Amino acid sequence: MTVTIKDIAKVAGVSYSTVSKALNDSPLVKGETKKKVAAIANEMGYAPNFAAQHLVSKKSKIIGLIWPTIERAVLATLVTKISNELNKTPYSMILSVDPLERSLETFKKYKVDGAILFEEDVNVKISNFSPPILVYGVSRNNSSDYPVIDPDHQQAILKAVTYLYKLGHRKIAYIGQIPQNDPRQIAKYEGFKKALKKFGIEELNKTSIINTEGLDWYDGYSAINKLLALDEPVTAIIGGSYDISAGIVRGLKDKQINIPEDISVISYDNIPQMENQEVPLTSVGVPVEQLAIKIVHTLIDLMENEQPLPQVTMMTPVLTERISCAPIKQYY
Amino acid sequence: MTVTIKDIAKVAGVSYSTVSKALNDSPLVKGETKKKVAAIANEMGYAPNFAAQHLVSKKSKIIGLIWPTIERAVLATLVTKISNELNKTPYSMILSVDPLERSLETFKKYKVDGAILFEEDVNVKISNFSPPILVYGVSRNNSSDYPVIDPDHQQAILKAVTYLYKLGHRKIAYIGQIPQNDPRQIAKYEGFKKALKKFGIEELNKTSIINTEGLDWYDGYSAINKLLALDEPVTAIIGGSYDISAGIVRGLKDKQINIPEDISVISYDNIPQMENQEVPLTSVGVPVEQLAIKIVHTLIDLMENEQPLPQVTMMTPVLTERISCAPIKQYY
DNA sequence: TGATTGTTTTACAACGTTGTTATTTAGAAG
DNA sequence: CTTCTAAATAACAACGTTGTAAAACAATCA
Repeated sequence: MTVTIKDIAKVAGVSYSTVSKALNDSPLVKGETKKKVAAIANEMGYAPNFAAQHLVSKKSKIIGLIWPTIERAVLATLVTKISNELNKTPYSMILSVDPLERSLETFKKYKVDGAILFEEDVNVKISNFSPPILVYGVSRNNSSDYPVIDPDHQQAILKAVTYLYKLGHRKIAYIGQIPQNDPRQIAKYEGFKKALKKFGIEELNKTSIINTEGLDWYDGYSAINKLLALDEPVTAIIGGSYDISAGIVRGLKDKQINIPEDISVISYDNIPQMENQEVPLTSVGVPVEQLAIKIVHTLIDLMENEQPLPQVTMMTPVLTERISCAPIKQYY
Repeated sequence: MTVTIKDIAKVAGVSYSTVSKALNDSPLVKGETKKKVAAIANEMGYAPNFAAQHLVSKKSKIIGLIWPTIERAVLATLVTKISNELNKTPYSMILSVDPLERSLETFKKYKVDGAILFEEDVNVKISNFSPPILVYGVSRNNSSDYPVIDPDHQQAILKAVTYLYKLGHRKIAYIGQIPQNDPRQIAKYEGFKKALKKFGIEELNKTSIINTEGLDWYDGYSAINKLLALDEPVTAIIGGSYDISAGIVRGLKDKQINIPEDISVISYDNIPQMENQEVPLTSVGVPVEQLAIKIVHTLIDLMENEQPLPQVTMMTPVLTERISCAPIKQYY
């Protein structure tokens, strides 16, 4: 037997509509009454009935999340954090693992108030779905048909290169996947090239960009062989993703190359798991917690205040120092 | 403006309560009327209002899933499949990534009708939570305080060994994690030892059990070195998990050992991704789809028909042949 | 024909909440 | 003391659905 506002009303000796207003902090009830009602509600363990609220308010307080088919540690972590963040709000989340169109069908059935979409291609066309949609991905030319949260891959890589440069590194490799159609990977790759140009160390690094052709652990691992086969040895490596960097660490270890004494390593993706690598990895990227908070609150904003224009939000990546980078020796 | 049963009633020229009954296939309305109403509802794009249904029925039609903190491919896939399966039912799912107690708090707030718990330790104590809970894990002595779905790890490994034995293999290695406190891993390990005993090949294999101490790709990869260092060469390997087996495949490849010509490999975990390995892996285990179906429908059963006793359901693992195993040469 | 029964339909309360309108109360002004 | 006003509270419809009780209709029987 769950307690309702009517139960509270009886105990408090007021009408149930007063209880409703009191609990919603309405200016129509006396402060004193509010306090009394709140106390009683708390004591009785009152929890509002979402169904009733939904019925009258026309708001479901549910948001839909379209989960990408490929499971990667980073995205799983992001989903986790988003879920955590949502728990602090009145909203809850339903997950859909179906393709976009089917997902939206499901969301319509459940009358979600909004949706989050993890999508590489920001320029998807969505028809016949009215609640606000927030996409997490790369914005093209800082514009998009939908509001976008963009973790600014380019700037992240730039920060990594800057950091290494300041430590004295001039020969820096980039190990990552460089496919034709994944704007995220392309952004990182472009970021790397731009950074080299900025610091004027472009020429030295012509060959030390290694396309792993995959995003898995082993892709990073085997890239080390290719790297060592190059004529120009390198003093630092930027790994394009968590998994790739994990492979890099293993690969270097197997070759008896020490991190950071012999070579510095820095990884894209700023997730807590970086700490748990055999060598805790210095990494760049927007911390997932921050990303999750931004995503959740931007969507809530969108749902509650009818924003006029689709907005692109660039997030600022941060560099988290751990112990996988060291200054170049001859500089000291 | 969404359509309600009242809208349908007007068009159909009947009362809205008749519409409600017709749509619920009640015996109280004429077949003819049912058809007419159904047709109109369909045409008007009617979708029931869950909030209203929940309010009157006291059922939320939501189930809670407690997501384990560690993200592994297999569990992610299982969650995915469960979500898919749930989509075919009137139920939807909310995810919680919090620890057990907090998860249950959340679930109470949302008035879930039931919960699924991925848990190593089946003998958790849960207080103050009334909806049925289904746990996915290893049953101890075929009994538990809660209904359990158990994928029968032991039998799975037995099937793997039997299969290899019939192909003529006598020297079989097991590469897996063997921790003190994870019943799942222990069950597989025990299964392997029992199988050897059954086939009388126990003695030969004393040394060819390799504890990877981890469940990651690299753990399987590096286990290959240890395996090759053994005096007794082996003709077949059983990998204890998807990730470990993926590492095994890479490890063998790096040593120029061909699968299945030089060595046969079979993996625990029956997920579709096995197909996408460099060598599509023959694998044993309850197929995730089946697992998902069983989990979902057992829980629904539990929720809808108040089962009397907590029941342990052992699932039968199947062996899916792909191309990573071959008969021993000298037998042919 | 009217009573009796069974079938089909309708009316309506209920679920727990919010928002609007009506009522009560208290204090100020005349 | 009324009368008026503002503040506080109460009453009640509404949200969309289900289930129960009541009504309408049709067919059967005496």
